[in-house]
This record gives sequence, structure tokens and C-alpha cells, in this order.
Amino acid sequence: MNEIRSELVAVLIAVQDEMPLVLTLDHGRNLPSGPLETAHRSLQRGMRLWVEQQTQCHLGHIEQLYTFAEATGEEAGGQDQPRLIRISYMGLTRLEDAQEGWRGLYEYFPWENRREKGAEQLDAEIGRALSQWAGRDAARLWRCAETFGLDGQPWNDELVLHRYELLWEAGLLPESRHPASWLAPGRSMPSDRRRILATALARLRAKIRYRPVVFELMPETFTLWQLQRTVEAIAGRPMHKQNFRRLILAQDLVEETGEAEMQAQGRPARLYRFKGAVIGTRHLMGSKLPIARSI
Amino acid sequence: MNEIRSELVAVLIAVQDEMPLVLTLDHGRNLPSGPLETAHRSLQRGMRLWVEQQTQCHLGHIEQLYTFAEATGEEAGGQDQPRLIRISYMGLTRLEDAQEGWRGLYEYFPWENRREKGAEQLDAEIGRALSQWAGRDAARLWRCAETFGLDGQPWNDELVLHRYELLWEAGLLPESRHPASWLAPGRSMPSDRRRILATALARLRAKIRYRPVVFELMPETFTLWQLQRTVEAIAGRPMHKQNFRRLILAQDLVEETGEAEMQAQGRPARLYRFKGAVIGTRHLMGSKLPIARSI
DNA sequence: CTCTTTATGCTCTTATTGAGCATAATAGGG
DNA sequence: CCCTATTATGCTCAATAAGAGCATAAAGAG
Repeated sequence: MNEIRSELVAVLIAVQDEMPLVLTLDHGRNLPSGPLETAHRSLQRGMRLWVEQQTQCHLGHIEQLYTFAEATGEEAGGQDQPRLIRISYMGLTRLEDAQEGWRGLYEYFPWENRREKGAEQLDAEIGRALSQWAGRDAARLWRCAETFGLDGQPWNDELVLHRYELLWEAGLLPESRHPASWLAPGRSMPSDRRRILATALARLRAKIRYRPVVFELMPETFTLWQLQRTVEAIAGRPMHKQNFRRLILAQDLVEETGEAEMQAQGRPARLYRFKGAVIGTRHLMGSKLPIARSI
Repeated sequence: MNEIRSELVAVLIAVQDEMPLVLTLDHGRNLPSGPLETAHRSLQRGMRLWVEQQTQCHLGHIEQLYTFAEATGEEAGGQDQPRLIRISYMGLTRLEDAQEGWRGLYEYFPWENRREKGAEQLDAEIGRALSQWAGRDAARLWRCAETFGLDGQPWNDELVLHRYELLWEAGLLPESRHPASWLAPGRSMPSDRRRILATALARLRAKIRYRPVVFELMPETFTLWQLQRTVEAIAGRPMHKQNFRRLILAQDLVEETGEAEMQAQGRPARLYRFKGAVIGTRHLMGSKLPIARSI
């Protein structure tokens, strides 16, 4: 049995101004991390207390992501010995107003944000670089097409981690083992931290489809349009407005507050609140969303 | 930074005679576990090598499950210090013939196997015990109904872990903190090992819906009926035969070998093989299955 | 040859999803 | 006050997918 250092890594996610944000340190180059405390009954509980103490954010849904091991100290290689275990967690929170350290998640993964027009051009550039890497290797070509929705393949928004790993293998990231000359745009992070971020986004996109965790990112009351924009922010792509309402309302997840929100223009929108929170059974209720897994 | 002991725990799963099996030690009371080796590039790779060396099983799909922490040594309590980290993995494998140590997974979770008639009676017993625990607490009652499909609620086969935890809380398991007089049937395991098993089954049931991992549990060639029985073994419930074929064939996941299997009786069934294996892109291909998430 | 058994093919009904048109309620400008 | 721009909400229709059952095919047993 070996002696091993260990730490918790937290990926805290919020949504503001229709953009997903993540809490970072060191000018966006690092993620919050801290020592492992098992005094509290469970890792998850320890994680929650630690984060809430450090950041004054109240955490909603918490989810363990992945445990990484790293050969640390003596420059890795064939060394058999000392190492570091990193247990990563994702936590969702509401952000009242602009705060220190929160950065746009898509700064790290520009290709994952497909809500605006710029997407096609970036796709083309990445596609070119990938096909250069793939060469004539059929398996590679197929994998690129499936992962990035090239050659008429549909885009699957849950493949965040697959895409990150493919770019890494293809040498298109600064953190790749052998970086190519052309690099994909986007802010990088040292070590495997950006990989942890990718894991978090993938998990969140998957989760949001079938568990009502979006509401953890919303204010107490909200309009259906705000809810939709939040879901779109996470899914990274636009959805059909009327169908979104239909699905949400059909599921009996929300109830009207009776009030309406006045904006600058247009008909006022009704305000809703999440029903599940009352009974405290949100971890069980489903929440289907009209995000096609692929287009 | 604390010094922490750590180990890998493996949940190896196979399917034989239409029953899911798990590799155990110590007469079914323990799971294989071993030291953590990070010499190999990644935990996952280390896990694979270690398992294949120990068991002579070739592992197909491998998936990290969860990392648990445990205050070990001085009887836990408010102790702040030494502890053990358990990183659990699930691995799928093919089993040629009967081998030492493999036990039926449903021996540990009889209530998860809903393919035979006995299900209703067990449901009723568990339902009674649960409603006694819930008393007049509305939230508890609601949770029991949702989790175990009581009071007309649909049964959701992915809630394996939820059900296990609910039984634990309700004191209906030997490993519960305060066991009740009536206990749910099923083989138990010390510590949190049965919880790890539940995590594995939940993850497998979820995975099998959208990634073609079933094929890792199948022989090279198989009939559609065998495939269906394997899926049913994992999902724990029966499915509609004709619709199963329709869905599988529509997805272009398998191809005919041209041969047929002769059984004792009836028309011979065509043999198929999994197509994805050839290109090695199985981790991307979808595989929708006609298991309704709930009935 | 007939009956039993299992495999396979096909249809019909019923959700569910995708897409778009139509109407309602507000503000602002003439 | 009326007209227009703008956003919210309601509703319909077509395309797809899912659930359930009947019908036919191909084998062995008697």
C-alpha cells in the first residue's frame, strides 16, 4: 500500500448574461483546490463545506467528476513511486453579480459555443487541421467526423471530452505532447486542468437533459425565456422557443408566480418558479429538454 | 496536504445464462482490490493491466465509478486524520465457462431483477417496510414511491443506487446504521462495497442505452435473441422481441455472418456480429435500446 | 403430414418531436 | 388614438419514433 498525496479540485459553474462561467484562480490559469478532509462523513459533504467556506457561494447540485493520478515529483518517466491524486468535483451555484475570478467557460472551449455565426469558420479551421493530422487513416478520419460533426455527421454536444482529447492527440492544443504549428484557439491551463473542465462541461450537458439541475443556476423566479437562454448557454446551441415551452410546461416542473416581468419592449413575460425545490425531491424528478442529442 | 492510503477496487461484470455476474472474493463478501499504480500513464490503464494480470480476463469497456474516502484506523468518529481512498472501476468481460468467484449480481439486489413473477411479492414486502419507515412524512412517502415505483409510479431501472441508499436509510439492510427488524432479502457485503456494486449496476444500465457496450459481454457471434436476453439481464426486465430487433437492425450496429444457429427446437436463428469493433470506434457510436426508462 | 416451437416480417396505433403560423400584450411614435 | 415594432404565448400539422400485436417462415418431433 502506497503513501499518496491527495487534493480536491472544484469546478464551480454559474450562468450569467447567457454565458456559463467557471471560478478560476491565478488569472484564469488554475482551478480552486484544497486538501482532502474526510472528517466529514463523506467526500461530497467535505467538498461542499470547504467550497462554501472559501467562496461564500451556496452550492446547489454537486457531482464527483473524476479522479486523476499524476506521477509528481521526480519528473515522472518510468518512476514507480510518489504521486498525487486529484479528486475533482463539479458544483453549481447562482451568481448574484460580477465577482472576482469567474471566467467564461467558452474562453477555454470556443468550439463548444455554437450559438453564434462564428461557429462555421472555426469548424472549418479545426476541420482542416484535423484532416491534416488524420491523413489517410480511415479510423482517424471517421473519428474526427463523428466527434466534430464533420462531413455531414451530426454535432453531438455531449462529446466535449472526446473533442478535447481528440484535439490533444492531434497536437492542436498548447498542452499537447507534441504541439503542431497551428493551434486551436482558446485559453489554456497547465497540466490536466483543462481536461477536468471539459469533463465538467460534458457531465453538465448530459445531466441537464434528464435531471432538473438547470434550476440551480437560475434565480428564484424566472421567465421561460430566461430558462431557455440558460439551457442554451450550457448546451451551447439554440433551441426552438415554442417547443421549449411546451416541454417544460408539460412536465409540471414549474409553477406560475402570478407575476410578470416588464422589460423594455414587448409583451410582459410570466414569472415561474421551480416546484421541485419545495418537496426536496429534485434529485429524482426528471427534466426532459428539447435539446436533440445531435442535429 | 495529508498522507493517505489508497487502493483500486474492481467491479468486473460478465453475463452468463441470462444472469449478470460479478467477480467476488472471500465467498462473495468482498471485491477484488489492489494497490494503486501510477507508473502507467493513467489510472485506467493501470487498472486494466492489473486486472488482466490477476484474473486472466480480457477487459472490454472500463469505466471509473466513484472515489470513496473512509476514516480508517481509529474507529472513525470525529478523527481528523488517517484514511483510505478507494477508487472504484467497473470493467466488462466475457466469461468462457463457469469460473471461481463469480456470483449472480442479483443475489445482492434481488429487487432489481424484475424478469420473473416473484417481483410483485418482494415489491409488496419492501413497500410495506418502507411505508412504515416513512410514516406520515410526505417527502419520504413521495421519495419511496418514485424510487421503488410504488403507488402507480413507474419503475425506473436506472435508480439502482437511489434504491440502495433508500433501503440503507430506512434501516432495511444489514449494513444500515440502525437496522430494523425486517430486512430486505439479498446477500450483503461489509463496509460500503455493496454500495459500489450498486453504483456499477446503475452506471451499466445507464450506459447500455446509448453506447454499444453490450457487445463487450457477448461472444463474437450471437443471435438477436441472445443479444436481447443479455440486455434484459442487465436492465433487469423483459422487452418486446420484435421491437428489439427493429431497433437493433435499424441502427446498423451488427451485420449478419451468413450462418445460423441450430437449437433444439424451432426455426434456426441468424448469427450476427458487432460491426463497430472493426473500426475501433465503438466509444462513439450510439446504441439506442428499447428499454423504456420507465414503464 | 401435422403440430409445436422459435425466428422473422409487417402493420396499426399512439406518443413525441420539429417546425411554423397566428394571436396577444406591451411600448413608442405619429 | 391608431399603427408598428417587439416579445410572449397558443395552436396546428407533419415527420418520427415507440408500443403492441398479428402473420408467416423454418426447423424438429410424432
